[in-house]
Amino acid sequence: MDHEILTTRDLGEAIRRRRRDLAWSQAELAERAGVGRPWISEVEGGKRTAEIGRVIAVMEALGASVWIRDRSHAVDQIDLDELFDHEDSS
Amino acid sequence: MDHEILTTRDLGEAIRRRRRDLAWSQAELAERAGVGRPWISEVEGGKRTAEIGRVIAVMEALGASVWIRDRSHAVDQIDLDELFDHEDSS
DNA sequence: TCCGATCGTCGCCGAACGACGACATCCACA
DNA sequence: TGTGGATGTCGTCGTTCGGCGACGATCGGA
Repeated sequence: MDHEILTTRDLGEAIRRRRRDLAWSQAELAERAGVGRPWISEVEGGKRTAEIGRVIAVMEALGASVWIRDRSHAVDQIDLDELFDHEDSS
Repeated sequence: MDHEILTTRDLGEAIRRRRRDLAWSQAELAERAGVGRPWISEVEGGKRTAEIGRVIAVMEALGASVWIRDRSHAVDQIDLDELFDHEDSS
């Protein structure tokens, strides 16, 4: 399944979900990813200052991966003027 | 387009590619994302200790988003014992 | 050829990271 | 009801982040 990450809270939830799917404890994930157990707890809670390298290591340990996707895939194939004309909400 | 991120170097390349597509300087991206300009330079170079919150802010500024995707969807349908028996490296 | 923008990198600094060990709480299960 | 695992959180400690200002190298256009 795919999960979009817009906040670190989303990231934490995705990690926790995946970890629970694998029926791993935080301690088990921490050991496999080479990080501290309390750190896993904080990241699952949405810690914003967690280092990206460790986060990627955790995803690797979980058998998941990170993807970067452009928002607005076909932006150059559609009529931008029309888009902006009809734009009406945040 | 989608880009898989397996290392921080992949992440840096994705950010740089996206930034250049938008024809932005590092300084412009830094200001939009609320981070320091040298920091952008380091992240594009693959800095592993960059804070995840700032990275997400940069993706947001670039109009891209981060996705988490399971690798091996059918992990519970294969023989885990065989997997571990043949485990031998790193 | 020269000037300006861009970029990689440095030193300084206050602030905060993350490992570790520990503690209290919560929950499933005997 | 009690016991052990799992989890959230704390304090300490050594390390390092990231902002800021600045410098030199590189590249493109006047």
